[in-house]
Amino acid sequence: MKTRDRILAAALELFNQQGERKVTTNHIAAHLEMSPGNLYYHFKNKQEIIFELFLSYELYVDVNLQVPTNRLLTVEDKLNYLQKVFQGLWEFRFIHRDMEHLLLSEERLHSRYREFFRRCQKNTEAIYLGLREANIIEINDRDLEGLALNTWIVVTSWFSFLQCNLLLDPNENITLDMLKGGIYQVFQLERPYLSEEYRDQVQAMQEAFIPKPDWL
Amino acid sequence: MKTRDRILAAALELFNQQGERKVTTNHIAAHLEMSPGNLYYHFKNKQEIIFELFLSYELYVDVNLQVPTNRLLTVEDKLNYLQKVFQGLWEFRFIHRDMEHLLLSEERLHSRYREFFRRCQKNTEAIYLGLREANIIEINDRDLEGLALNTWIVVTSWFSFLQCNLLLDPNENITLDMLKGGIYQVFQLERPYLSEEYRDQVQAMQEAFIPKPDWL
DNA sequence: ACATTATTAGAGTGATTACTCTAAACTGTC
DNA sequence: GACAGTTTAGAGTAATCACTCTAATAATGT
Repeated sequence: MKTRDRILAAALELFNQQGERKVTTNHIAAHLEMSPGNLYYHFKNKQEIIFELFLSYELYVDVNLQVPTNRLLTVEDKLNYLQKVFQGLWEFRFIHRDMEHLLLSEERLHSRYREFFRRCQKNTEAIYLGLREANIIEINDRDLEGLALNTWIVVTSWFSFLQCNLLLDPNENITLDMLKGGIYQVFQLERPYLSEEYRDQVQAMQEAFIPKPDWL
Repeated sequence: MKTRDRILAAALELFNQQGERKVTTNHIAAHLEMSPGNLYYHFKNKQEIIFELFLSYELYVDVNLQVPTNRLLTVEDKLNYLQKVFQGLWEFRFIHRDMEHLLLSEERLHSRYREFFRRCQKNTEAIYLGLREANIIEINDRDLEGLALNTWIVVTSWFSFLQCNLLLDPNENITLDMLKGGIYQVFQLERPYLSEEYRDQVQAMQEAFIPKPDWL
């Protein structure tokens, strides 16, 4: 692997583990047994590393929120979207953990993030529209917008929520399983809008993500 | 006003304006035209200032989430709770803006915050139970828990959401009006559970907080 | 008036951290 | 093997910031 990519991979790993703010550039270099000078030969500054990692995340999400145009959506699609989104959330979990700080340090990232958010909203709304088309949910246009926004908020805040309210020992870490508990909460948002005929089927899906009692 | 209280007031003001992390202890002292030594005479460290401010916030919320025991809840109560909560959110907006960072720096605050969260959940559930009792909402026990949790997430993340997705210019600031847009989103969470007879009345309430189109 | 305690000033310090600079080592080409 | 371009090492720096230390000043009680 090229040095540049090794830096990105190491940065992502350390950011995810410890949070971006606790990981210094020297820390990343040391982890790769490389000099800081070398790191700065490949990247102008720390923000550029973050920016590139964000681009990967953005790409992942954009790809996985596409709505098929040639067929109706199914309840399996719905679950699949959630699984993919939470997988991305996990692989780039440093991002939403301290978003404001990341955005403050670079205007380029900030404007890009805003557009990303809007695109996500559009895609989420398109998915809910697709589910309505397929008679899986019954919802009017304005509720649909509100639902999409609440979905965004719950999804992007779920990691921080766990971090602040769940961990007892600061050395403890969030696991992928804990993170996926958020899927239950998103199901919860949508549930009231399910049409009669799909209610039981979707509810059964939700059960798989029911939070363990020792969490909360 | 006593020096100690002046420090707390200035810290709160600056923290709210600029975020806790951007406000240094020297900054607070300078704002009060006072020496850092003086500030540290009154407070052991920065965390102690934060801790005391958190106690005020905690007290405010605890007081304002009480459920009356001598009467049924009304839809006006429901609105009132939201108004109070968002008022508190505004007055101590630095807190949920960077919670993880605050919690990391002091174990005492972390454990206190976890208890605060649990208490808030209990109170929120009690309020929803009260609304169910008064036949304002129709909801089963498990949905009620899920709803209370989503309410917490939306309320506590709303400021960060605005900060990251709404502001175009980094010098721009969130206003109280923008913050209160979050009330609309909480109404949105509860709406599907409203019983027939209250639906229109509550919907009319929600309209007052409809987000301006130029925000989103 | 004097002693004691509480409060304040303000220079300074040590730790942290993003980033720079120069020189060395490697790589490929003729 | 000489030369040019690319990559790497690693010491060093400037800025930031929470916090300390000493000494001066104000407040209070007797």
